[in-house]
Amino acid sequence: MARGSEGSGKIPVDCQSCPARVDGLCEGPGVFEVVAQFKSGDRVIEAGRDLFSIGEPCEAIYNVVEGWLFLYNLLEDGRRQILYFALPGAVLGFHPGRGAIATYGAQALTDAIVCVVPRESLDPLSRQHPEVGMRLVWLISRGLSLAYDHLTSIGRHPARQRVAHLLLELYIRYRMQWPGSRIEEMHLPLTQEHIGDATGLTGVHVSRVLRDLRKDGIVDFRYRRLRILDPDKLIDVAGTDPQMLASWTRRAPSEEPGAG
Amino acid sequence: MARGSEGSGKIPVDCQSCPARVDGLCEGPGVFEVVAQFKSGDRVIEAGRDLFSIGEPCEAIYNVVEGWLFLYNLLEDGRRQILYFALPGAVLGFHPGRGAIATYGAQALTDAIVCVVPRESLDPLSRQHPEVGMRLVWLISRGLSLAYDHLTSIGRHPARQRVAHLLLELYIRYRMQWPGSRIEEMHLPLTQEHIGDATGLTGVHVSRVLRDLRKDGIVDFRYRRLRILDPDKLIDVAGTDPQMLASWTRRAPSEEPGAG
DNA sequence: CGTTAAGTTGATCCTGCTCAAGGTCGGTGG
DNA sequence: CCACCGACCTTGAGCAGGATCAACTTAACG
Repeated sequence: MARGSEGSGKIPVDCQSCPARVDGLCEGPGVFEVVAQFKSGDRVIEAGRDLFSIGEPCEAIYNVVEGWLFLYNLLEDGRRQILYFALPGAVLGFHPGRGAIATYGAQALTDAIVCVVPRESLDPLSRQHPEVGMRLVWLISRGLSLAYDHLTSIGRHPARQRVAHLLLELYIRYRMQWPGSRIEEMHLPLTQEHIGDATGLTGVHVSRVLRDLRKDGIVDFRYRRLRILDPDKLIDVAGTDPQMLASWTRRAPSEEPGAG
Repeated sequence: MARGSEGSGKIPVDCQSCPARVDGLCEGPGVFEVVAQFKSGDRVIEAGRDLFSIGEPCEAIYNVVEGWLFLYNLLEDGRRQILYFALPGAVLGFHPGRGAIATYGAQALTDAIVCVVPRESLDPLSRQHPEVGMRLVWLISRGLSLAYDHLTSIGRHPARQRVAHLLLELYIRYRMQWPGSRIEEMHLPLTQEHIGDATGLTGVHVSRVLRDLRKDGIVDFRYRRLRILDPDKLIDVAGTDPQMLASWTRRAPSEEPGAG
């Protein structure tokens, strides 16, 4: 609640108007003004639509301003693997290679707004403002750490732990956007199918796992609302290394002049 | 064979001396000279040793010059998840956050040499040579794509497909280092345990899968040698999207002056 | 030739998948 | 206000892909 990020709420229509947001490409001291010169505009995507699809050439990178999106892969048989849930501040669309083709898609979970920076602008942008280049490096490598973390979860943990891990991560990443808030309840715009696709499980099994987690008084996810009933138990079940947990909440280093 | 990358071979002791290598941070037109000014030296790691370990503060990034390494996570119970196999040209150690702690480790599979660039050098380096910053962005986002690909493999594919996928990927990434070569046999310095840890399987099950793949005339991995018996069938079994396959072999865009 | 790390094979078990039949909620039109 | 519909969730029964445990073989190395 608190900040009008619920699906229906009135969404601000430019990067600038999110004072509480600390993270992302457009944020930080002086960076917004810089990126504003190079972005080609903002784009609104309605819930359920693709920002970009698998197989498309990717001509821009995107900075999420408002709303939730997810990156996904499709299998031949139609099944899906969700790779990443993007919250405001995330940078998407950096596919390796000039004139490259997207090997994964990005779909909006809620109505969303992204700031669009054309690929051609990246070279001049980074040339004129090297600190933005390093910020990009930082953001992408945070995404990489997160991906490695999921890899470990999916590769080696049983279902209960995977689901707990995902919910904990999303809760923390969400809460981190609004520093100081301590709410233990949030709007989480996912179906159980999404959770299954992200954790490598079926929706049916996710249903059973969520029932058990609720019964055990750990988390209650229903009607797109996530309620953390027992944070300590949740951290315990998720089996999350506290170090990793800390790294989720770590901010981009604000750039100092000279070498800090 | 061909190029002395076998475990024992005489390994060149500086970035410079790998003429055939096209990829990586130190390579490319003019980039080597630039990075040379900022690197603190080269480091030799013997097979089985960690380049960096989980929990260590990370004070440098590394560019693999020679040898194989892998990134890994450890679980409480001692099990392991392998996150990435690093070949020459890979950039490792970019953990998000200033003064950050490594959330995963890096271990050498063979004797290896890495080029060390201290973290403090990164800001001045990217400031004076923005094209290096963008090259870093490119390298890391390629790692991210690869991680997403593994996520899909582990999350949604059965054992046979996962193993085939990994072997195919390593074969292609290896061969891509030596453009023009068409060998269908390579030294692959892994145990079946490594393969299991990378694919989220047990070593025992990997043994069975490899037996079947051999029986079916697809690949033969034994005694740390990988022989591709039927490339087409392998691609088929791996279920690899040809697009993704192409992106493994895509090179870093060489930087043009101005906006290309 | 003894020792050790790595791979093989079989028997058994269990986690999570599949298939299928309801149930709940929210929206829409009569 | 109610009937209907579609998306989502729930629950059960049966199945299967891989895990586990354990014994044994093979290769590599001194």
